[in-house]
Amino acid sequence: MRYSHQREKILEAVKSVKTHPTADMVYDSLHADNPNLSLGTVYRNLALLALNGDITPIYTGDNKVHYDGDTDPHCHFVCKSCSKIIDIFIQPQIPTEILNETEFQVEEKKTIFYGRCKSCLA
Amino acid sequence: MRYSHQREKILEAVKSVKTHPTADMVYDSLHADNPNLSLGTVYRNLALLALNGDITPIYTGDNKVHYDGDTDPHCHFVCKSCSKIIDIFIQPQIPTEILNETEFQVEEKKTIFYGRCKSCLA
DNA sequence: AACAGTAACAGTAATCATTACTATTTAGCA
DNA sequence: TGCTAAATAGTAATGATTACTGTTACTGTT
Repeated sequence: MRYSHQREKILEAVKSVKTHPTADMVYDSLHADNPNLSLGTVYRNLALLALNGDITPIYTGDNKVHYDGDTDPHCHFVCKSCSKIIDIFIQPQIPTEILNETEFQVEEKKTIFYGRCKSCLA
Repeated sequence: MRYSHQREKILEAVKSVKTHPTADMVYDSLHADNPNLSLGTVYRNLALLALNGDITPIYTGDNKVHYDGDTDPHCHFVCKSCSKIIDIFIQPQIPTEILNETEFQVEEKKTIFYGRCKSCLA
């Protein structure tokens, strides 16, 4: 993978926030300083960076792919009211029943909790 | 929610299979016997049935919403090769650290394992 | 059993996220 | 400095889902 200025900026944009942005949000955050950045470039690079393990895609069900710059294994909480995504730093251990199962070879695990966040409950 | 023939058929179509179909797949499976069933009706009713707790949506990252007719709490395995979704009947217990956390009120949990299934490894 | 009111439907158009295409630019190496 | 392929910008196309509109059909009431 060859270096590109755009890719570096896109990676940094995801890594520097805790908001789990979508392609559109990354584009918006970079567009002011990089007026001729293309949305397609953002999509392509987010997919590449995810494939490369530099960022992690999150599928919450809101019909948009969010990305997490923190690649340490952890879970997420999604507020059903405000749609905020919050990191939950617990070790997502794969139960031994699954690992010993011969039906499949597990490589990855994604866990999402859904509910209401503190500010939405208040 | 008022009775409708279409909704009954749609619910049955999801409940009667273990394949976790999408709206499109449900539409295809019913269209032969119900030639004037509308795709919009399928989408609307799947969303309603999910809201009502009769079926469960699954977000695997393939950009389509799949539905599970089995509402018992369980996890899913997604094969990265053939995209098959397989039920994994383990109890998805919410760790006490999360439940005791005052930051959010957890109502639901979704866990997906990703990897390779037996037939794709062979 | 006919009536009224309204939820649900069929069919189609519109939306929105994402991907594909093409001509141009640029990283990186000889 | 020049070459080549990878990457980009800009735009068009795709595909899943939602919205709209006129019509149909549940269901409670006479």
